[in-house]
Amino acid sequence: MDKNEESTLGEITQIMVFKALADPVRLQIVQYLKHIEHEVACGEVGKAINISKTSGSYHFKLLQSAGLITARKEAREKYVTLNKQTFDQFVTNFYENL
Amino acid sequence: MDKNEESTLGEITQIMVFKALADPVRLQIVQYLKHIEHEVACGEVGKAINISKTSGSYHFKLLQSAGLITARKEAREKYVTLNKQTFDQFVTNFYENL
DNA sequence: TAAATAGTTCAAAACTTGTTGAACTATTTA
DNA sequence: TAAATAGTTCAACAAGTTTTGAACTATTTA
Repeated sequence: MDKNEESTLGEITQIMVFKALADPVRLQIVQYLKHIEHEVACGEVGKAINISKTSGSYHFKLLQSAGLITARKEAREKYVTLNKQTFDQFVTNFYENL
Repeated sequence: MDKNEESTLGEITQIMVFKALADPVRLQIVQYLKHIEHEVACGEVGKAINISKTSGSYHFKLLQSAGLITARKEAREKYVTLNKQTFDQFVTNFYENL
């Protein structure tokens, strides 16, 4: 496996990124992660924004496949952070790259 | 009515903007409008990207209510342009404003 | 070893979004 | 005035998304 892989294997498209951001729950997750600025367990985020673990699992998976977060599993917990690179490439520079 | 109104009355939210951009047809429209860089009639865009007029009407309306395009009706035709301000505010600066 | 905790998966249900054609309005051209 | 053109609206349908609870795996703690 390549040394330069991201934790998301599989292609990231512009549509996947905008779809991932086009939901209130996922926007709250992203906001929470930006303000906390270090790794957090999914469960902690879920509690903070008050969603069920099933729903959390669904939303984190979607954010991950859009490349917006990276995840690291340590024992029982899954720690997530924002992947700024994807925001830069697909959001911040969207208009100019159009 | 206010002099500073945009052709979109009604509030623009972050979610509306991302939803509007999370669709392949609308992304093509936006791309077309960016490259052409002057007003174009909806019908011309529709022909260029090969969609029915009903579908075009639906997508232009959605882009308009998200504030991503502004429209001017002249006689039979509706001329549209990108509204760069909305891109700046809700897309380009999304991450830093988070 | 049993119970608790973190997260995933699954199928069903509820909801939202996009496409279609037909009927419509308004404007232009023959 | 009739036909053509540009666009809108509507209802029906198809397709896609989100939420839910129950059952599951894996790890930790008592």
